[in-house]
Amino acid sequence: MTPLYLFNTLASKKQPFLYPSGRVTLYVCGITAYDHCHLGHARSAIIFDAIRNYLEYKGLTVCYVKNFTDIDDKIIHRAAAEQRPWKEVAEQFIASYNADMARLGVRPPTVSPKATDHIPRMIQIIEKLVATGAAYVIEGDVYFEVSTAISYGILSRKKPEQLLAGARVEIDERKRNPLDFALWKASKPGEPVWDSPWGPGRPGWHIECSAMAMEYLGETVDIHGGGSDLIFPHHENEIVQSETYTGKPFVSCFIHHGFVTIADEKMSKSLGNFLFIRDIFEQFAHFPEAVFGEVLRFYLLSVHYRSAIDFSSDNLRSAKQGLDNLYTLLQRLDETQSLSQPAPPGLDDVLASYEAKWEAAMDDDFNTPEALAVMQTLRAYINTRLSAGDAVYFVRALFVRWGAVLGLLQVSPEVWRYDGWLSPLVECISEATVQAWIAEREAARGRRDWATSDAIRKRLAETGIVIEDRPDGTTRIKR
RNA sequence: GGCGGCGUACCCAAGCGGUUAAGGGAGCAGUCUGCAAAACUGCGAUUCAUCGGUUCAAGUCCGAUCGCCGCCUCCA
Repeated sequence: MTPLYLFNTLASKKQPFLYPSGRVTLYVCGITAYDHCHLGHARSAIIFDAIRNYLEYKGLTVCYVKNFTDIDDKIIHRAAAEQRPWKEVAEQFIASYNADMARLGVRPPTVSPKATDHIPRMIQIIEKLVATGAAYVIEGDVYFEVSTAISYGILSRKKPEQLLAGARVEIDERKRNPLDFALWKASKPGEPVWDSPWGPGRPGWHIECSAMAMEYLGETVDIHGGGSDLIFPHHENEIVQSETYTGKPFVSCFIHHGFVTIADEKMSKSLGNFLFIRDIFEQFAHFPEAVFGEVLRFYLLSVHYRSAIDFSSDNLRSAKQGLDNLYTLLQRLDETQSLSQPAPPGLDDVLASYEAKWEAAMDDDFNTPEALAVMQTLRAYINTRLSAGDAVYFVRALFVRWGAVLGLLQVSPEVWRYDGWLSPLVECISEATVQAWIAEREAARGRRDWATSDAIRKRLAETGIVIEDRPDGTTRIKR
Protein backbone atom coordinates (compact mmCIF):
# COMPACT_ATOMS: atom_id res chain seq x y z
CA MET A 1 0.00 0.00 0.00
CA THR A 2 1.13 3.52 -0.70
CA PRO A 3 1.50 5.76 2.35
CA LEU A 4 -1.50 7.77 3.45
CA TYR A 5 -0.89 11.32 4.63
CA LEU A 6 -3.39 13.00 6.90
CA PHE A 7 -3.51 16.54 8.17
CA ASN A 8 -3.37 16.09 11.91
CA THR A 9 -4.75 19.05 13.86
CA LEU A 10 -2.54 18.03 16.79
CA ALA A 11 0.55 18.68 14.68
CA SER A 12 -0.98 21.28 12.38
CA LYS A 13 0.50 19.55 9.36
CA LYS A 14 0.23 16.48 7.18
CA GLN A 15 1.73 13.37 8.69
CA PRO A 16 2.04 9.81 7.45
CA PHE A 17 -0.75 7.75 8.90
CA LEU A 18 0.54 4.37 10.01
CA TYR A 19 -1.65 1.32 10.25
CA PRO A 20 0.62 -1.63 10.95
CA SER A 21 -2.13 -3.76 12.44
CA GLY A 22 -4.42 -3.38 9.46
CA ARG A 23 -7.12 -2.10 11.79
CA VAL A 24 -8.17 1.48 12.28
CA THR A 25 -10.41 3.02 14.91
CA LEU A 26 -12.38 6.08 13.92
CA TYR A 27 -14.51 8.20 16.23
CA VAL A 28 -16.61 11.07 14.95
CA CYS A 29 -18.68 13.41 17.08
CA GLY A 30 -22.29 12.97 16.09
CA ILE A 31 -25.28 15.18 16.35
CA THR A 32 -27.17 16.52 19.30
CA ALA A 33 -30.65 15.24 18.61
CA TYR A 34 -32.73 18.38 19.12
CA ASP A 35 -33.51 19.37 15.53
CA HIS A 36 -33.29 18.20 11.93
CA CYS A 37 -29.87 18.09 10.30
CA HIS A 38 -28.64 20.85 8.06
CA LEU A 39 -26.24 20.80 5.13
CA GLY A 40 -23.26 21.15 7.44
CA HIS A 41 -24.14 17.87 9.10
CA ALA A 42 -24.43 16.34 5.65
CA ARG A 43 -20.93 17.48 4.74
CA SER A 44 -19.51 16.03 7.93
CA ALA A 45 -21.26 12.71 7.44
CA ILE A 46 -20.28 12.43 3.78
CA ILE A 47 -16.66 13.32 4.39
CA PHE A 48 -16.22 10.71 7.07
CA ASP A 49 -18.22 8.18 5.08
CA ALA A 50 -15.80 8.64 2.19
CA ILE A 51 -12.81 8.50 4.53
CA ARG A 52 -14.07 5.29 6.06
CA ASN A 53 -14.74 3.81 2.63
CA TYR A 54 -11.30 4.76 1.39
CA LEU A 55 -9.57 3.19 4.39
CA GLU A 56 -11.48 0.01 3.60
CA TYR A 57 -10.58 0.36 -0.08
CA LYS A 58 -6.98 0.25 1.06
CA GLY A 59 -7.66 -3.05 2.76
CA LEU A 60 -7.97 -1.81 6.33
CA THR A 61 -10.56 -2.96 8.80
CA VAL A 62 -12.29 0.12 10.14
CA CYS A 63 -14.24 0.31 13.37
CA TYR A 64 -16.23 3.52 12.98
CA VAL A 65 -18.09 4.95 15.95
CA LYS A 66 -20.34 7.97 15.64
CA ASN A 67 -22.41 8.87 18.65
CA PHE A 68 -25.74 10.53 19.31
CA THR A 69 -25.93 13.15 22.02
CA ASP A 70 -29.40 12.37 23.30
CA ILE A 71 -29.30 14.36 26.52
CA ASP A 72 -28.48 18.04 26.45
CA ASP A 73 -29.85 21.47 27.36
CA LYS A 74 -31.20 22.04 23.88
CA ILE A 75 -33.12 18.77 23.92
CA ILE A 76 -34.55 19.57 27.34
CA HIS A 77 -35.55 23.05 26.22
CA ARG A 78 -37.28 21.77 23.12
CA ALA A 79 -39.10 19.10 25.09
CA ALA A 80 -40.27 21.70 27.61
CA ALA A 81 -41.41 24.07 24.88
CA GLU A 82 -43.37 21.32 23.15
CA GLN A 83 -44.56 19.75 26.40
CA ARG A 84 -43.44 16.25 25.64
CA PRO A 85 -40.81 13.86 27.04
CA TRP A 86 -37.17 14.69 26.27
CA LYS A 87 -36.66 11.10 25.20
CA GLU A 88 -39.30 11.49 22.54
CA VAL A 89 -37.58 14.57 21.16
CA ALA A 90 -34.26 12.75 21.01
CA GLU A 91 -35.77 9.72 19.33
CA GLN A 92 -37.56 11.85 16.76
CA PHE A 93 -34.43 13.61 15.63
CA ILE A 94 -32.30 10.50 15.69
CA ALA A 95 -34.85 9.00 13.31
CA SER A 96 -34.76 12.16 11.20
CA TYR A 97 -30.97 11.93 11.10
CA ASN A 98 -31.09 8.31 10.01
CA ALA A 99 -33.55 9.11 7.26
CA ASP A 100 -31.35 11.95 5.97
CA MET A 101 -28.26 9.74 6.02
CA ALA A 102 -30.05 7.05 4.04
CA ARG A 103 -31.00 9.59 1.41
CA LEU A 104 -27.42 10.77 1.22
CA GLY A 105 -26.19 7.23 0.75
CA VAL A 106 -24.18 7.37 3.97
CA ARG A 107 -23.44 3.92 5.36
CA PRO A 108 -24.32 3.40 9.02
CA PRO A 109 -21.25 3.50 11.29
CA THR A 110 -20.08 0.28 12.89
CA VAL A 111 -21.54 1.49 16.18
CA SER A 112 -23.94 4.40 16.81
CA PRO A 113 -24.01 4.68 20.59
CA LYS A 114 -26.25 7.00 22.55
CA ALA A 115 -24.89 9.04 25.42
CA THR A 116 -27.63 7.99 27.82
CA ASP A 117 -26.69 4.33 27.40
CA HIS A 118 -23.25 5.05 28.80
CA ILE A 119 -23.92 6.97 31.99
CA PRO A 120 -22.24 4.38 34.27
CA ARG A 121 -19.05 4.58 32.24
CA MET A 122 -19.08 8.36 32.45
CA ILE A 123 -19.60 8.22 36.21
CA GLN A 124 -16.72 5.80 36.51
CA ILE A 125 -14.40 8.22 34.70
CA ILE A 126 -15.61 11.22 36.66
CA GLU A 127 -15.13 9.41 39.96
CA LYS A 128 -11.51 8.76 39.21
CA LEU A 129 -10.97 12.34 38.08
CA VAL A 130 -12.46 13.55 41.37
CA ALA A 131 -10.43 11.04 43.36
CA THR A 132 -7.17 12.12 41.77
CA GLY A 133 -7.90 15.78 42.30
CA ALA A 134 -8.38 16.72 38.66
CA ALA A 135 -12.02 17.47 39.22
CA TYR A 136 -13.95 19.05 42.07
CA VAL A 137 -17.53 18.97 43.30
CA ILE A 138 -19.70 21.99 44.01
CA GLU A 139 -23.34 21.64 45.00
CA GLY A 140 -23.85 18.47 43.01
CA ASP A 141 -21.95 19.77 39.95
CA VAL A 142 -18.59 18.30 39.04
CA TYR A 143 -16.04 20.39 37.18
CA PHE A 144 -12.79 19.47 35.57
CA GLU A 145 -10.05 21.72 36.86
CA VAL A 146 -8.19 22.84 33.79
CA SER A 147 -5.23 24.26 35.68
CA THR A 148 -4.25 20.75 36.75
CA ALA A 149 -3.40 19.87 33.16
CA ILE A 150 -0.20 21.33 31.82
CA SER A 151 -1.05 20.42 28.27
CA TYR A 152 -4.36 22.23 28.08
CA GLY A 153 -4.52 24.00 24.74
CA ILE A 154 -2.33 21.65 22.70
CA LEU A 155 -5.03 21.00 20.13
CA SER A 156 -6.40 24.47 19.65
CA ARG A 157 -3.06 26.17 20.28
CA LYS A 158 -4.71 28.49 22.70
CA LYS A 159 -3.17 29.60 25.94
CA PRO A 160 -5.47 29.77 28.96
CA GLU A 161 -4.44 33.36 29.70
CA GLN A 162 -5.36 34.42 26.17
CA LEU A 163 -8.70 32.72 26.34
CA LEU A 164 -9.56 34.70 29.43
CA ALA A 165 -8.50 37.92 27.81
CA GLY A 166 -11.23 37.40 25.23
CA ALA A 167 -13.77 38.12 27.97
CA ARG A 168 -16.35 35.99 26.20
CA VAL A 169 -15.93 33.11 28.60
CA GLU A 170 -18.96 32.51 30.74
CA ILE A 171 -18.34 33.52 34.30
CA ASP A 172 -19.59 31.16 36.96
CA GLU A 173 -18.42 32.45 40.31
CA ARG A 174 -18.47 28.99 41.82
CA LYS A 175 -15.86 27.62 39.45
CA ARG A 176 -12.24 27.87 40.45
CA ASN A 177 -11.32 28.97 36.96
CA PRO A 178 -13.64 30.22 34.22
CA LEU A 179 -12.24 27.62 31.84
CA ASP A 180 -13.18 24.71 34.09
CA PHE A 181 -15.92 22.71 32.43
CA ALA A 182 -18.79 20.60 33.72
CA LEU A 183 -18.39 16.84 33.83
CA TRP A 184 -21.64 16.38 35.71
CA LYS A 185 -24.54 18.74 36.25
CA ALA A 186 -26.96 18.62 39.16
CA SER A 187 -30.45 18.44 37.72
CA LYS A 188 -32.95 21.20 38.09
CA PRO A 189 -36.55 20.27 38.91
CA GLY A 190 -38.31 18.55 36.04
CA GLU A 191 -35.11 17.65 34.22
CA PRO A 192 -34.01 14.10 33.45
CA VAL A 193 -31.88 12.62 36.22
CA TRP A 194 -29.50 9.77 36.86
CA ASP A 195 -28.18 8.79 40.23
CA SER A 196 -24.56 9.53 40.88
CA PRO A 197 -22.13 9.75 43.79
CA TRP A 198 -22.72 13.53 43.69
CA GLY A 199 -26.47 13.34 43.77
CA PRO A 200 -29.08 13.21 41.00
CA GLY A 201 -27.95 14.83 37.82
CA ARG A 202 -26.91 14.41 34.21
CA PRO A 203 -23.63 14.35 32.34
CA GLY A 204 -21.92 17.36 30.83
CA TRP A 205 -21.39 17.36 27.10
CA HIS A 206 -17.72 16.53 26.69
CA ILE A 207 -17.50 13.49 28.94
CA GLU A 208 -19.80 11.37 26.79
CA CYS A 209 -17.39 11.26 23.86
CA SER A 210 -14.52 10.17 26.05
CA ALA A 211 -16.67 7.46 27.60
CA MET A 212 -18.03 6.11 24.34
CA ALA A 213 -14.72 6.31 22.49
CA MET A 214 -13.05 4.31 25.26
CA GLU A 215 -15.94 1.90 25.51
CA TYR A 216 -15.79 0.85 21.88
CA LEU A 217 -12.33 1.80 20.67
CA GLY A 218 -10.04 1.60 23.67
CA GLU A 219 -7.99 4.24 25.41
CA THR A 220 -6.29 5.57 22.30
CA VAL A 221 -8.28 6.26 19.14
CA ASP A 222 -6.50 6.27 15.79
CA ILE A 223 -8.56 8.98 14.14
CA HIS A 224 -10.98 11.35 15.79
CA GLY A 225 -12.91 13.78 13.67
CA GLY A 226 -15.49 16.50 13.55
CA GLY A 227 -16.14 20.02 12.35
CA SER A 228 -13.44 22.58 13.07
CA ASP A 229 -15.81 24.34 15.45
CA LEU A 230 -15.36 21.37 17.76
CA ILE A 231 -11.62 21.92 18.17
CA PHE A 232 -12.24 24.26 21.05
CA PRO A 233 -13.49 23.62 23.57
CA HIS A 234 -15.03 20.20 22.87
CA HIS A 235 -12.06 18.23 21.63
CA GLU A 236 -9.63 20.09 23.82
CA ASN A 237 -11.73 19.06 26.81
CA GLU A 238 -12.05 15.49 25.62
CA ILE A 239 -8.28 15.29 25.48
CA VAL A 240 -7.60 16.60 28.99
CA GLN A 241 -10.25 14.54 30.71
CA SER A 242 -9.35 11.35 28.84
CA GLU A 243 -5.61 11.65 29.21
CA THR A 244 -5.86 12.61 32.83
CA TYR A 245 -7.97 9.50 33.32
CA THR A 246 -5.88 6.99 31.35
CA GLY A 247 -2.44 8.54 31.38
CA LYS A 248 -2.26 7.68 27.68
CA PRO A 249 -2.65 9.66 24.48
CA PHE A 250 -6.36 9.87 23.70
CA VAL A 251 -6.09 10.38 19.95
CA SER A 252 -3.32 9.79 17.42
CA CYS A 253 -4.74 11.91 14.65
CA PHE A 254 -7.41 14.59 14.78
CA ILE A 255 -9.19 15.43 11.55
CA HIS A 256 -11.31 18.58 11.30
CA HIS A 257 -13.32 19.70 8.33
CA GLY A 258 -14.38 23.15 7.19
CA PHE A 259 -17.84 24.65 7.15
CA VAL A 260 -20.58 24.90 4.61
CA THR A 261 -21.16 28.60 4.04
CA ILE A 262 -23.89 30.60 2.41
CA ALA A 263 -22.75 33.85 0.83
CA ASP A 264 -19.41 33.09 2.49
CA GLU A 265 -20.84 33.05 5.98
CA LYS A 266 -20.85 29.99 8.19
CA MET A 267 -24.14 28.15 8.07
CA SER A 268 -25.43 28.12 11.63
CA LYS A 269 -28.52 28.09 13.72
CA SER A 270 -27.69 31.35 15.40
CA LEU A 271 -27.30 33.19 12.08
CA GLY A 272 -30.44 31.55 10.77
CA ASN A 273 -28.83 30.90 7.38
CA PHE A 274 -28.98 27.13 7.51
CA LEU A 275 -30.67 24.69 5.17
CA PHE A 276 -32.16 21.46 6.42
CA ILE A 277 -31.16 18.42 4.41
CA ARG A 278 -34.79 17.36 4.18
CA ASP A 279 -35.80 20.76 2.80
CA ILE A 280 -33.13 20.66 0.12
CA PHE A 281 -34.37 17.26 -1.02
CA GLU A 282 -37.89 18.66 -0.99
CA GLN A 283 -36.78 21.56 -3.14
CA PHE A 284 -35.31 19.14 -5.67
CA ALA A 285 -38.06 16.58 -5.41
CA HIS A 286 -38.24 16.32 -9.20
CA PHE A 287 -35.05 14.30 -8.99
CA PRO A 288 -35.25 10.74 -7.67
CA GLU A 289 -33.74 10.77 -4.16
CA ALA A 290 -30.86 8.52 -5.09
CA VAL A 291 -29.99 10.88 -7.92
CA PHE A 292 -30.14 14.08 -5.91
CA GLY A 293 -28.29 12.43 -3.04
CA GLU A 294 -25.37 11.80 -5.35
CA VAL A 295 -25.52 15.33 -6.75
CA LEU A 296 -25.20 16.64 -3.20
CA ARG A 297 -22.31 14.27 -2.49
CA PHE A 298 -20.51 15.23 -5.70
CA TYR A 299 -20.90 18.89 -4.83
CA LEU A 300 -19.72 18.43 -1.25
CA LEU A 301 -16.73 16.33 -2.30
CA SER A 302 -15.69 18.74 -5.05
CA VAL A 303 -13.99 20.96 -2.47
CA HIS A 304 -11.25 19.72 -0.15
CA TYR A 305 -12.66 18.74 3.23
CA ARG A 306 -10.61 21.25 5.20
CA SER A 307 -11.77 24.24 3.15
CA ALA A 308 -15.03 26.09 3.45
CA ILE A 309 -17.53 25.27 0.74
CA ASP A 310 -20.07 27.82 -0.36
CA PHE A 311 -23.58 26.66 -1.10
CA SER A 312 -25.46 28.12 -4.03
CA SER A 313 -27.81 26.79 -6.65
CA ASP A 314 -25.19 27.61 -9.30
CA ASN A 315 -22.63 25.44 -7.56
CA LEU A 316 -25.17 22.66 -7.24
CA ARG A 317 -26.06 22.90 -10.92
CA SER A 318 -22.40 22.77 -11.81
CA ALA A 319 -22.02 19.62 -9.73
CA LYS A 320 -25.01 18.04 -11.45
CA GLN A 321 -23.47 18.69 -14.87
CA GLY A 322 -20.14 17.28 -13.74
CA LEU A 323 -21.70 14.05 -12.48
CA ASP A 324 -23.85 13.82 -15.61
CA ASN A 325 -20.64 13.58 -17.65
CA LEU A 326 -19.61 10.50 -15.75
CA TYR A 327 -23.02 8.86 -16.01
CA THR A 328 -23.18 9.60 -19.72
CA LEU A 329 -19.95 7.69 -20.23
CA LEU A 330 -21.37 4.74 -18.30
CA GLN A 331 -24.46 4.83 -20.42
CA ARG A 332 -22.48 5.09 -23.62
CA LEU A 333 -20.47 2.06 -22.57
CA ASP A 334 -23.58 0.08 -21.70
CA GLU A 335 -25.22 0.88 -25.01
CA THR A 336 -22.34 0.18 -27.31
CA GLN A 337 -20.11 -2.39 -25.70
CA SER A 338 -19.90 -5.43 -23.50
CA LEU A 339 -17.31 -7.29 -21.47
CA SER A 340 -17.07 -10.04 -24.08
CA GLN A 341 -15.07 -7.81 -26.41
CA PRO A 342 -11.31 -8.21 -26.00
CA ALA A 343 -9.59 -5.09 -24.70
CA PRO A 344 -6.92 -3.49 -26.89
CA PRO A 345 -3.32 -4.06 -25.81
CA GLY A 346 -1.81 -1.42 -23.56
CA LEU A 347 -5.08 -0.28 -22.05
CA ASP A 348 -4.30 -2.10 -18.82
CA ASP A 349 -1.22 0.02 -18.29
CA VAL A 350 -3.10 3.21 -19.00
CA LEU A 351 -5.76 2.32 -16.48
CA ALA A 352 -3.14 1.35 -13.92
CA SER A 353 -1.59 4.79 -14.24
CA TYR A 354 -4.94 6.48 -13.69
CA GLU A 355 -5.56 4.24 -10.72
CA ALA A 356 -2.23 5.28 -9.26
CA LYS A 357 -3.12 8.94 -9.73
CA TRP A 358 -6.49 8.49 -8.12
CA GLU A 359 -5.02 6.73 -5.12
CA ALA A 360 -2.25 9.30 -4.83
CA ALA A 361 -4.91 12.00 -4.64
CA MET A 362 -6.84 10.17 -1.93
CA ASP A 363 -3.65 9.32 -0.07
CA ASP A 364 -2.82 13.01 0.02
CA ASP A 365 -5.14 13.92 2.88
CA PHE A 366 -8.22 12.72 1.03
CA ASN A 367 -7.96 15.15 -1.85
CA THR A 368 -11.36 14.35 -3.32
CA PRO A 369 -11.42 17.30 -5.78
CA GLU A 370 -8.21 15.93 -7.27
CA ALA A 371 -9.63 12.40 -7.35
CA LEU A 372 -12.72 13.68 -9.14
CA ALA A 373 -10.48 15.47 -11.65
CA VAL A 374 -8.65 12.20 -12.35
CA MET A 375 -12.01 10.60 -13.07
CA GLN A 376 -12.99 13.38 -15.47
CA THR A 377 -9.69 13.15 -17.30
CA LEU A 378 -10.07 9.39 -17.69
CA ARG A 379 -13.61 9.98 -18.88
CA ALA A 380 -12.38 12.19 -21.72
CA TYR A 381 -9.68 9.68 -22.60
CA ILE A 382 -12.13 6.79 -22.71
CA ASN A 383 -14.53 8.83 -24.84
CA THR A 384 -11.88 9.28 -27.50
CA ARG A 385 -11.05 5.56 -27.39
CA LEU A 386 -14.74 4.83 -27.69
CA SER A 387 -15.05 7.08 -30.72
CA ALA A 388 -12.10 5.23 -32.23
CA GLY A 389 -14.05 2.02 -31.83
CA ASP A 390 -11.85 0.48 -29.14
CA ALA A 391 -13.30 -2.04 -26.73
CA VAL A 392 -13.01 -0.37 -23.36
CA TYR A 393 -16.00 -1.70 -21.49
CA PHE A 394 -13.98 -3.01 -18.61
CA VAL A 395 -13.14 0.52 -17.37
CA ARG A 396 -16.74 0.69 -16.24
CA ALA A 397 -15.92 -1.42 -13.20
CA LEU A 398 -13.10 0.93 -12.27
CA PHE A 399 -15.39 3.96 -12.32
CA VAL A 400 -17.97 2.15 -10.24
CA ARG A 401 -15.34 1.04 -7.75
CA TRP A 402 -14.05 4.59 -7.32
CA GLY A 403 -17.62 5.77 -7.18
CA ALA A 404 -18.39 3.36 -4.37
CA VAL A 405 -15.71 4.97 -2.21
CA LEU A 406 -17.14 8.43 -2.81
CA GLY A 407 -20.76 7.29 -2.79
CA LEU A 408 -21.22 8.11 -6.48
CA LEU A 409 -22.13 6.22 -9.67
CA GLN A 410 -24.22 3.72 -7.74
CA VAL A 411 -27.39 4.40 -9.70
CA SER A 412 -28.03 2.78 -13.06
CA PRO A 413 -27.46 5.23 -15.95
CA GLU A 414 -30.98 4.63 -17.17
CA VAL A 415 -32.49 5.68 -13.88
CA TRP A 416 -30.02 8.52 -13.62
CA ARG A 417 -31.04 10.25 -16.78
CA TYR A 418 -34.34 9.13 -18.12
CA ASP A 419 -36.52 7.05 -15.90
CA GLY A 420 -39.90 8.64 -15.50
CA TRP A 421 -38.81 11.82 -13.88
CA LEU A 422 -41.46 14.42 -13.42
CA SER A 423 -40.71 18.03 -14.01
CA PRO A 424 -41.59 20.42 -11.18
CA LEU A 425 -43.07 22.72 -13.79
CA VAL A 426 -45.76 20.35 -14.92
CA GLU A 427 -46.87 18.02 -12.23
CA CYS A 428 -50.24 18.00 -13.93
CA ILE A 429 -48.81 16.20 -16.93
CA SER A 430 -48.68 12.48 -16.52
CA GLU A 431 -46.05 10.13 -17.72
CA ALA A 432 -48.67 8.60 -20.03
CA THR A 433 -49.35 11.96 -21.64
CA VAL A 434 -45.66 12.50 -22.22
CA GLN A 435 -45.36 9.08 -23.80
CA ALA A 436 -48.39 9.76 -25.99
CA TRP A 437 -46.90 13.02 -27.23
CA ILE A 438 -43.67 11.33 -28.00
CA ALA A 439 -45.43 8.57 -29.92
CA GLU A 440 -47.33 11.23 -31.86
CA ARG A 441 -44.07 12.94 -32.70
CA GLU A 442 -42.49 9.66 -33.75
CA ALA A 443 -45.30 9.22 -36.22
CA ALA A 444 -44.88 12.74 -37.57
CA ARG A 445 -41.17 12.22 -38.00
CA GLY A 446 -41.90 8.99 -39.78
CA ARG A 447 -43.79 10.84 -42.47
CA ARG A 448 -41.21 13.64 -42.45
CA ASP A 449 -43.77 16.08 -41.08
CA TRP A 450 -41.17 18.29 -39.43
CA ALA A 451 -43.59 21.08 -38.56
CA THR A 452 -45.72 18.81 -36.39
CA SER A 453 -42.66 17.11 -34.96
CA ASP A 454 -41.08 20.42 -33.97
CA ALA A 455 -44.33 21.69 -32.50
CA ILE A 456 -44.58 18.69 -30.23
CA ARG A 457 -40.97 19.04 -29.24
CA LYS A 458 -41.62 22.67 -28.36
CA ARG A 459 -44.68 21.69 -26.34
CA LEU A 460 -42.62 19.17 -24.39
CA ALA A 461 -39.87 21.70 -23.85
CA GLU A 462 -42.37 24.11 -22.36
CA THR A 463 -43.14 21.52 -19.73
CA GLY A 464 -39.49 21.12 -18.91
CA ILE A 465 -38.94 17.89 -20.79
CA VAL A 466 -36.00 17.69 -23.15
CA ILE A 467 -36.19 15.21 -25.94
CA GLU A 468 -33.24 13.49 -27.51
CA ASP A 469 -33.43 11.88 -30.96
CA ARG A 470 -30.95 9.09 -31.15
CA PRO A 471 -29.11 7.76 -34.19
CA ASP A 472 -31.19 4.58 -34.25
CA GLY A 473 -34.36 6.60 -34.69
CA THR A 474 -35.67 6.24 -31.15
CA THR A 475 -36.36 9.11 -28.84
CA ARG A 476 -35.67 9.35 -25.17
CA ILE A 477 -36.52 11.75 -22.41
CA LYS A 478 -34.00 13.78 -20.54
CA ARG A 479 -34.23 16.46 -17.95
C1' G B 1 -7.75 42.07 21.79
C1' G B 2 -5.53 36.70 21.13
C1' C B 3 -5.16 32.57 17.71
C1' G B 4 -5.95 30.37 12.80
C1' G B 5 -7.36 30.08 7.59
C1' C B 6 -8.23 32.05 2.77
C1' G B 7 -7.59 35.41 -1.84
C1' U B 8 -5.67 31.00 -8.73
C1' A B 9 -9.56 32.44 -15.62
C1' C B 10 -16.73 34.76 -16.20
C1' C B 11 -18.13 30.99 -11.92
C1' C B 12 -16.50 26.60 -8.86
C1' A B 13 -11.74 24.45 -7.81
C1' A B 14 -6.73 21.43 -7.55
C1' G B 15 -1.72 22.69 -7.25
C1' C B 16 2.05 23.74 -1.27
C1' G B 17 9.94 25.14 -4.63
C1' G B 18 11.54 22.92 -10.62
C1' U B 19 8.63 20.27 -17.74
C1' U B 20 3.50 23.97 -21.64
C1' A B 21 -0.72 26.54 -13.98
C1' A B 22 -5.19 19.94 -13.11
C1' G B 23 -10.40 19.25 -13.50
C1' G B 24 -15.65 20.84 -13.74
C1' G B 25 -19.46 24.61 -15.07
C1' A B 26 -20.56 28.54 -18.44
C1' G B 27 -19.09 30.47 -23.34
C1' C B 28 -17.28 29.83 -28.37
C1' A B 29 -16.03 26.52 -32.60
C1' G B 30 -16.28 21.69 -34.98
C1' U B 31 -18.55 16.56 -35.57
C1' C B 32 -23.35 14.39 -35.61
C1' U B 33 -28.56 15.78 -36.94
C1' G B 34 -34.28 17.07 -41.44
C1' C B 35 -33.60 21.14 -37.93
C1' A B 36 -32.71 21.11 -32.93
C1' A B 37 -31.41 19.06 -28.46
C1' A B 38 -28.18 15.68 -26.35
C1' A B 39 -23.50 13.56 -26.81
C1' C B 40 -18.43 13.76 -28.22
C1' U B 41 -14.00 16.65 -29.67
C1' G B 42 -11.31 21.24 -29.68
C1' C B 43 -10.35 26.35 -27.77
C1' G B 44 -9.61 29.28 -22.96
C1' A B 45 -5.04 32.24 -17.24
C1' U B 46 2.76 34.65 -20.25
C1' U B 47 -0.33 34.34 -15.08
C1' C B 48 -1.81 32.94 -9.52
C1' A B 49 -5.01 40.04 -4.35
C1' U B 50 -0.88 44.02 -4.13
C1' C B 51 4.18 45.36 -3.05
C1' G B 52 8.95 43.95 -1.58
C1' G B 53 12.54 39.87 -0.24
C1' U B 54 15.02 34.77 -0.23
C1' U B 55 16.53 31.27 -4.24
C1' C B 56 19.83 29.05 -10.10
C1' A B 57 14.34 28.50 -9.80
C1' A B 58 8.09 30.98 -6.18
C1' G B 59 0.65 30.77 -6.87
C1' U B 60 4.12 27.49 -4.00
C1' C B 61 9.01 30.04 1.23
C1' C B 62 9.68 35.02 4.20
C1' G B 63 7.92 40.16 5.33
C1' A B 64 4.46 44.13 4.65
C1' U B 65 -0.25 45.96 2.76
C1' C B 66 -5.41 45.39 1.23
C1' G B 67 -9.81 42.30 1.28
C1' C B 68 -12.71 38.08 3.12
C1' C B 69 -13.75 34.19 6.71
C1' G B 70 -13.46 31.24 11.19
C1' C B 71 -12.33 30.02 16.51
C1' C B 72 -11.86 32.27 21.45
C1' U B 73 -19.85 30.98 23.80
C1' C B 74 -23.84 25.93 21.99
C1' C B 75 -22.40 24.67 17.01
C1' A B 76 -20.62 19.93 11.66
